[in-house]
Amino acid sequence: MNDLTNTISIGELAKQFDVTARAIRFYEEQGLLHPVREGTHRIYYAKDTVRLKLILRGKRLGFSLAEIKTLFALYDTDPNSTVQLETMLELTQQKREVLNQQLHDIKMLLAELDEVEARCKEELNEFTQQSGNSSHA
Amino acid sequence: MNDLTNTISIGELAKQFDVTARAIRFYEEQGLLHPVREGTHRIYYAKDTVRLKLILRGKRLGFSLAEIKTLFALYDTDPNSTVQLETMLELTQQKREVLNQQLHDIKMLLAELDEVEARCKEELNEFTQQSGNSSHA
DNA sequence: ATTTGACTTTACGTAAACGTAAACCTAATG
DNA sequence: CATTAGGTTTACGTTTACGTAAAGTCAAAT
Repeated sequence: MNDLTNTISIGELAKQFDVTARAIRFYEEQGLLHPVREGTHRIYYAKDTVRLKLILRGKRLGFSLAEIKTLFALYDTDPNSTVQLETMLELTQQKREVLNQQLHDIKMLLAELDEVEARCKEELNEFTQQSGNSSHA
Repeated sequence: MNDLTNTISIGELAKQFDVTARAIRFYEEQGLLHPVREGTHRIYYAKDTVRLKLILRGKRLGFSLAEIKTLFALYDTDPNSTVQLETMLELTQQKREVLNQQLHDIKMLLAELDEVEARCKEELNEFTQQSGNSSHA
């Protein structure tokens, strides 16, 4: 309707990120999104879509919505006191450790997948060499 | 008691990996572990601890226990039919994509943490340069 | 003999992250 | 004007991954 603005509705946002509108409302309920109201309807700006992108990224990494919220607090904090700043640095350090652990885990899993794949391909080679038998249960 | 064997009890296993015995029993209930029984008690061999390590690693990566179970199926499948092997290869490929997505996510997050940290340190420098004011809210 | 400690099963409780249904409003469209 | 498409709130349901009693078994130590 108001096509001159760069705002979108909840349905459009949902479609853009392949999540349900329910999920988006839930994120708002948990304090992760703060859309403006146009009458009764929610309208979303570019900054909101950035937020949603960050939420989904966090989720893919196994963070809870609560954790994601504290990560947002990191971003949003108006850095006025040195105490806050130092707290922030501690938090970033903690997150860094978690992420590095995940990096390690991923590398291990990828290595294991390599092994499985290699095993599979060997077996398949034996099959195709010995018999022209193609695959049917 | 039987200290000549390399088996351990559920309590020892729990302590080793810093999880509860309840969790371990639950993993068994879900078909992820298959300890031998000595009378009524569960006893765990080295292969079981390897399994548990894999379970926890999977969990850290945000996989559900059900997904971990199918990953185990990958390992355990007796590779007799080419169909099974090809299915396995497809699954490893899927997992690979997920893991690569996570790798990307982690790198993005780490980069964002870098920014936050840099911002913090700048602010802290301003404080310490301009005033001897140490930190109190 | 009894207490202690570690184990067992059964079963109900819980937090997180939504799904789903009900019942409503409201703007655009045939 | 009635319908359809999208939005709203409220509220209860669901799945996952365990937590937390309750009540019993069994071996070892006091």
